Amino acid sequence: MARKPRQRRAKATVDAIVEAGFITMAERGPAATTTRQIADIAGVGVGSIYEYFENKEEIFSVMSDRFIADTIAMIQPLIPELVRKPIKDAVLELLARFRDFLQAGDERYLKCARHAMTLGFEQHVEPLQKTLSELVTQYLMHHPETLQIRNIPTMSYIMINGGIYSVIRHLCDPAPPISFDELAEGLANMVSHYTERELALVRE
Amino acid sequence: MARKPRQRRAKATVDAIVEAGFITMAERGPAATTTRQIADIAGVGVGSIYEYFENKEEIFSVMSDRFIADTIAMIQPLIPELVRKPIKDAVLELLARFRDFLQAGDERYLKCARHAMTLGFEQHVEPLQKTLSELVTQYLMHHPETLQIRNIPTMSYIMINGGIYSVIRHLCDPAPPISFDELAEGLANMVSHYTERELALVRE
Amino acid sequence: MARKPRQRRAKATVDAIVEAGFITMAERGPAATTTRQIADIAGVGVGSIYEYFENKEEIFSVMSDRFIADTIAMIQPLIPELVRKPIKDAVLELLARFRDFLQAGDERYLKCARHAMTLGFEQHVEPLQKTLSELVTQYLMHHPETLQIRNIPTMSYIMINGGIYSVIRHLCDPAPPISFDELAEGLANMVSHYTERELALVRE
Amino acid sequence: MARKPRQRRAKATVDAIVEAGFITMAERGPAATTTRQIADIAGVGVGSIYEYFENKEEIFSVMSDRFIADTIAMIQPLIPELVRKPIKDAVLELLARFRDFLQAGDERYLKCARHAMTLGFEQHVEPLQKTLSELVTQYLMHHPETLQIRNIPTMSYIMINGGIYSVIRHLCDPAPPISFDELAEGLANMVSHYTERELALVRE
DNA sequence: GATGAATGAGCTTTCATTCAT
DNA sequence: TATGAATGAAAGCTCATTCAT
Repeated sequence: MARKPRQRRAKATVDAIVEAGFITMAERGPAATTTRQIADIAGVGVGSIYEYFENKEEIFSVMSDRFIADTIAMIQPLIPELVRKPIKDAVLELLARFRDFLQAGDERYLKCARHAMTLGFEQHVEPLQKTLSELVTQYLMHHPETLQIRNIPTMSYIMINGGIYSVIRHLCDPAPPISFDELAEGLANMVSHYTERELALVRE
Repeated sequence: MARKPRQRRAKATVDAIVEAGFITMAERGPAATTTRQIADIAGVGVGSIYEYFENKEEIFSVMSDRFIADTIAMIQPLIPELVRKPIKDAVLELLARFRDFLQAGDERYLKCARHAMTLGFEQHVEPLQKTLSELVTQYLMHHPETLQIRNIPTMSYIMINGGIYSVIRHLCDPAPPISFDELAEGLANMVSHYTERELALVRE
Repeated sequence: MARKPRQRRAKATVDAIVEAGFITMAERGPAATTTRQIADIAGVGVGSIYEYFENKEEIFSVMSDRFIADTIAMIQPLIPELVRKPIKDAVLELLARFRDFLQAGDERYLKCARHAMTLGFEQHVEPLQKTLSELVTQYLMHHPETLQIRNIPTMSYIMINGGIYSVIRHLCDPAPPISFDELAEGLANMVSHYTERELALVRE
Repeated sequence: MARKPRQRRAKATVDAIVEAGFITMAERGPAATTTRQIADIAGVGVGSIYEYFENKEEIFSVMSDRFIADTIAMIQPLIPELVRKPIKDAVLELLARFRDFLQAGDERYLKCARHAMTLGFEQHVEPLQKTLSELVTQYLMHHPETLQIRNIPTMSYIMINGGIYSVIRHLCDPAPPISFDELAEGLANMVSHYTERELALVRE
């Protein structure tokens, strides 16, 4: 039944619904994110949701897509700048942007990220992985000496997943044992120390 | 109306319910973990659940407690052995044990861990944090030179959270881009490289 | 989530639910007056109840309000006529009307009145008290000599409460020891005798 | 299954259960009067209830019987004294005793009386009616002139039912518009005025 | 006889989804 | 196309009653 919106008005309605999905999720949590709530906040009738979405699930699916797309849109333009920085600065910059991104709009995306795994979010994450791979690749190409580092895919995997989760975990923690700056500094050091040590080992 | 079990039979019922909670959670996910499902799998009537648990929430709470307790029971006896190993070996050993632990019993704990954040699991994690802190502390005391590393709390935070999540993420991924051994090796290298580099810096 | 009915159809549904509440209460008593029963008799889905009522309690509340409102609507127009009659005739007339009112529609209101106390019905009775007070007041003003009676508030209280209950008790009794006419005559005599005696005492 | 208790110990258990029924009903209301509550307060196991009572219903039935029996036991010994008093004093005395009776023991009986109709209490009330009839009869025989009053059964019916209900209603009302003494005085006056007026009429 | 663990029918309530308007 | 009233399956939970111990 769900039809792809072809008209401008329809597109606006879809946007309003997805937007409302984010707002409800952020403000009241996933339990209160009912179709009624979404429709109310979107300012449309419940029935209209089903004009554009097969079911509630699909709204979350589109939200996940949008989350990923927005994350990519946030990172993509930073790449040229990041790849020119020293590794530690690049990581610090990226983490700061990521934090701002998660906290923007009433922590909308942070709240969503918490429930990401439950919401089957992983199925949407691939494009982001690709963008981050591109970032790593470009970085390596701008810093040819780093190409000697062994196991780059593995280390990327660890950095990306460990880093993302540590940040989310930290931002969600009402009483974190360390500050965000310490966390960021730590992660940046981790990366740069590892890189330096690795290069030193290779050089020997 | 929840009362403490006084008879042997009662204790068995409580265990069956918690056990059924894990099974249901692992097999069908948290959405399908209804009181009815739990009762059916436990082989008891729905009413029996409420003889021993105030409400459904409390089942999850007890499950979380048990998960944490089991994790601690797994780690605690390893400590004497781990603290005597070189850092890299210690990390590798710990990760291997952690993987086995998560995958035991039809991946019960792995499946639960995926939904940990959704289930408000964080409120139960403190004892585990303490155990891991103890592990770190004892390790440091057995390797006095490592005490010179700066920002140990921060690095512990990163290692523990980033490490745990990377492993869970990896084990959940049906088609991971790297093998578990590569992941473990990478994490171990990350820790040991960081340590070495840090000590080198301090020595300078 | 209870919302005010905006469409004509909605108003009909609300009415059907309240109507079904009365029917169920009258036919099966308060214990069997479940949301399911009400929905079935109203010919609507259970869910519809909660479109218009916050909870089951509120149905009883609205039923009480309607009962009181209907009683008032029955009494109010009688007042001009009643106040012009001799006291005994006035009481007889009122009692006859009250009986007819209670027995109308399959004794709906009589059956409900039986359970009035259990249902916390007292909280809704004030408007009726006011109407009856008005009746008494107007009666007194049309018969100035009666103003000399002492303790009018007390006697009103006794007459109203004792009278209402005696009638309900009588109508509920499958084998009453006296006829309704005897009861009515007795109550009317009670009032008129008391009045006469009181006036006689005052005159002395 | 329910067997009549033959032994002293069994009789004590039955008593404890009925007693607990009154306590629970008075303290927590009929909704909280579950078999569990009753058993807990009685200090017996839930199972024991079913040794002596067919079902929950029967407990209420026995409670009603006991309520009536106690009421009779309260009234019966007063009869010789009451029948010797002037009518007004007799009524005042009876009402005072009735109030004390209802309010004794944490208002146990008053609370029960409120729910009497719901609990099908009427089926147990006959012995009390008989006692009250006896009181009336004896009173009439001690005051032969009153035998000339017409419609004595009707007036008894009104006095008894109207009186009982007015008192219960008044004692239940958290903010009654008149004091209990005013109510009692009013009822007593009602009776005596009526009697006097009736006798005057007959004499004419 | 006494117990209380176990039961499960049945309660109130929610909410994704449908469909007449 | 847009609406929101209506739906009913299914949730969490209660409690009178049973029965093995």
